[in-house]
Amino acid sequence: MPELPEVETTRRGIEPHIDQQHVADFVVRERRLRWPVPDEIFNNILEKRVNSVERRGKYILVRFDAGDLMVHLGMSGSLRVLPQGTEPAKHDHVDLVMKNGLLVRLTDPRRFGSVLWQPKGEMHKLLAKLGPEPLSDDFNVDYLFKASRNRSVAIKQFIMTSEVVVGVGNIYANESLFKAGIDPRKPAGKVSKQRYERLVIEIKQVLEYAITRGGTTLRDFLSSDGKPGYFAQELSVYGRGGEACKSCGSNLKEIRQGQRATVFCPRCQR
DNA sequence: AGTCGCGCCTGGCGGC
DNA sequence: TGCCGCCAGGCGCGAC
Repeated sequence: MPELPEVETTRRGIEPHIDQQHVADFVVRERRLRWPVPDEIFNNILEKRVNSVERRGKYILVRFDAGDLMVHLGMSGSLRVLPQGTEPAKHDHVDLVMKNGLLVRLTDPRRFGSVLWQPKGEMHKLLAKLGPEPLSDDFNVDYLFKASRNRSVAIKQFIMTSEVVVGVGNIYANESLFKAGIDPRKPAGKVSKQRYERLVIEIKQVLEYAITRGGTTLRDFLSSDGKPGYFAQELSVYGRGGEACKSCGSNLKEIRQGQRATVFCPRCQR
């Protein structure tokens, strides 16, 4: 499940292989992803140069003069850089073929991912309402505290809302709330400013750390399986329901919030 | 406006 | 060993 660190690791992995390179072909074997892959992409990128490879939230943006190719990895998507001519396997839905003999291949068994097009000068609907980048200065305690006032929704669901802040998925929401010592069920509007200060710091730290760990797989990005992995043994709570809290030894509690697993320490998180 | 629940999809797993 | 049913979850969307 790619979260922001995995997406950023992926972006860094493909960037050196396609930046400033020209597109030779765009192959869509399966257009039924989260949304149909739009036809307009082909004419807008064929023979054109990649100007930059950027990221907004969990979208990777491959930028051209005419607009941006938007790639979202959904739940099970991954991008790999492969030599041109590599036979596609099951679930290899889209190839961006470059003139340098390499291709970027989207593999996505569950097809929750998407490949979209944002024309130059237009903001795609799916990017229009996104909140600040968690690692930017725009994401700070004043912003988050203000945004949380009068909100009854649980703090965990609040920080997972993309209009509030992008890129905080289930794993890192669980982890950062544990590190900040906040009960994930607490209404967002009732969390003090002091606690938000701590939470902002922990969110940034946990994401930054995960990016540095993901970076260790970058060396082998070309023709490796390219999947930035989690270091499960480094997670404090996620996937550890019923096990002992690494801080106090209490039994970690597992509940469901909005159809997602929440794991927390009833003693450390108040 | 805010909140809630649905559904998209397939691999993997537990149970029998 | 095989089959069945369930679960995982990012996230937009419709309903209230």
